[in-house]
Amino acid sequence: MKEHQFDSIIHAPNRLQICALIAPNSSVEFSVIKEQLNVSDSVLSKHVKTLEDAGYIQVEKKIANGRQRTWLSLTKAGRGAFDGHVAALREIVG
Amino acid sequence: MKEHQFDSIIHAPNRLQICALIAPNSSVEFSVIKEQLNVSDSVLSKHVKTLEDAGYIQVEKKIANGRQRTWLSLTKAGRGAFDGHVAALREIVG
DNA sequence: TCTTTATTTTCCATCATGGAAAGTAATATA
DNA sequence: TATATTACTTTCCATGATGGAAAATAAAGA
Repeated sequence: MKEHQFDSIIHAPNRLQICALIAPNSSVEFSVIKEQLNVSDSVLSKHVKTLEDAGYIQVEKKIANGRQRTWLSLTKAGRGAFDGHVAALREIVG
Repeated sequence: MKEHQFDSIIHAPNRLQICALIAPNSSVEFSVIKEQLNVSDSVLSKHVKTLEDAGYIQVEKKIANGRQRTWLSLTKAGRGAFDGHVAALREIVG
C-alpha cells in the first residue's frame, strides 16, 4: 500500500527543505542545515523540535574532538512521511 | 530564463491545489473547486481573493441560463508563478 | 572558575487560516 | 411586486504558525 499522504507538518517551507536536505543522507549537521536554509538558530531549532515531536527526525549530539555537534537524521516514520508527502505533491501538480 | 521560484502565496496547501486544478484548464468553476477541496464557501472565496490580489487568477462571473457562476482562470503571471513554484519544489525534493 | 560554543527556550509581535454568520447581487417564484 | 433562493463575499472572532531577539542551558576548554 503506497502512501501519498499530504503532510502539513512537512509541507511548511523550511521543514520541507530540512527533510529534503536530510533525505539523501543518513544524517546531516544542524549547522549545515542552518547555513543552507539561512535561518536563525532559534528558528531552525524550533522546526527541528516540531519534526522531532512528530517522530520524523532523530536528534543526536555527538562530541567530536571537543566540539559538540547535533546531527539530524530521518526516522523510518519520517522517511515514509516525506516520501508520502512528495508523492502527494506529485499527484497534485501532476 | 526559466523561473524556479518558490512562491509562498502558491505554496499554501489549498492554494496549491486551486492552482493545480485550474492549470490544466482554461478555466474552472468556483463550485467545482470548492467540491474538490472540500472547503467552505468563505474559505475558498478568501483564497481566491488572495490569488486574485496577487494577480495570479482572473475571476469572471458568467450568467448561464439564469444562474450566475464564477469561473476562475490563471493569468499569465499566475501560470508563470505556478510553473515556477512547481519547478522550485522539484528542485527541492529532487 | 570563567569562557566559549552550540544549541534551546522564552518572550513577543505579526500573519495565516478557518468556521460561522451577516451581507450582497442577481434572478426565480408566488 | 414582494419574497425567496442561489452563489458567493465580507466581517467577526479565535486559534495556531512563524520569526527574531534575548535569556537560558550544557559541555568542554583555558
